[in-house]
Amino acid sequence: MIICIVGPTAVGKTKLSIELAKKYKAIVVNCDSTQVYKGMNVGTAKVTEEEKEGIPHYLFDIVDPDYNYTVYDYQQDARKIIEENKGRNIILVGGTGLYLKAALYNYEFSEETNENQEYNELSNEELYALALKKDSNMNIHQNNRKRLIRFLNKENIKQAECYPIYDAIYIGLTTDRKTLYDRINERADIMFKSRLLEEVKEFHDKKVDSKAINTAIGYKELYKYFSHEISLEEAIDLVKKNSRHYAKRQYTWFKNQMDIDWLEVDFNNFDNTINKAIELIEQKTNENK
RNA sequence: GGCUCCAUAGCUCAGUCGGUAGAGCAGAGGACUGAAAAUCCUUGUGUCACUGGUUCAAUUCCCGUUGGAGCCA
Repeated sequence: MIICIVGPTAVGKTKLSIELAKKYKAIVVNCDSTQVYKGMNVGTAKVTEEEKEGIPHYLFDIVDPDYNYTVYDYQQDARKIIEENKGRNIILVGGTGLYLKAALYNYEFSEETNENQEYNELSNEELYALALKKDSNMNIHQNNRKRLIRFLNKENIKQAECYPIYDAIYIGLTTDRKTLYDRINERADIMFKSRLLEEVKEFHDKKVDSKAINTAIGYKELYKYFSHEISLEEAIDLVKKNSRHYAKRQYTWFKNQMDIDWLEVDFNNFDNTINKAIELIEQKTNENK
């Protein structure tokens, strides 16, 4: 049985994953694009050793922060673990929708060629025209250079219809927007009071400059602070704001890209949330019999 | 006490030589097949502080009131 726990950041996914893993004697597999990196702990709200309670965790801390891990790597790694643990209960937990879908749906990536062009000399309009020439059904927006360039560098693959290749139960944790945003802001404050500054400063001192550092919330903002581009207060506000925006995008993905059963989280009594999740799992497994 | 300036969207501010207004941010919605905590798209009606006056018409001009900032005593 595969159980996926998804939802926006700061909603309690990690906590639920541990409780369900205990109940179902399951292994936990990370599905968060930043938690694969070693040493990025406080800022990514990574599960701690104590919190793991001895439960086997996979795909956490598997690469250094200067390695460019991609969705392709994740698809390979996650599927390998799923295959190696057939017959066991597996809990996939994380907020990176694309990674989850790439692992469990029929997403196909071809081997990467190293001859990627950057098209720096082309304007957005010219890039767009070129992409349309390649495929008139292409529906990437003209301003989305990153996507257009990727599309142009990609070998022609006919996009197959999208469907899941593994049976899985998708549980989405949710709460009202106000509560979520309050939790996000509070959690950011807690991170800053904890070891976040030390953690990021260490990377900054070592001059680590990588995709992970430049995109992860908490790290990219503090890099600006350590380079004296913004004040600490501005960095804190930016971390909160970027986290809120991120949570919003996560909702958009999970609501529209996947078929999720949503559970309203009871923060005052988390046991209620655990029990509702168990109920849902029992109901789903009975349906499949 | 006298004088000057300010008061417009949740916030910071434009603007209307008088015909009831618009940017950025915040917020909301959306896209997503190799950077995904990324990248990109869509979305702006608000007693234009309050009272009165002039006017066909006032958020805009004038008197006063309130609140804020400053200058002179």
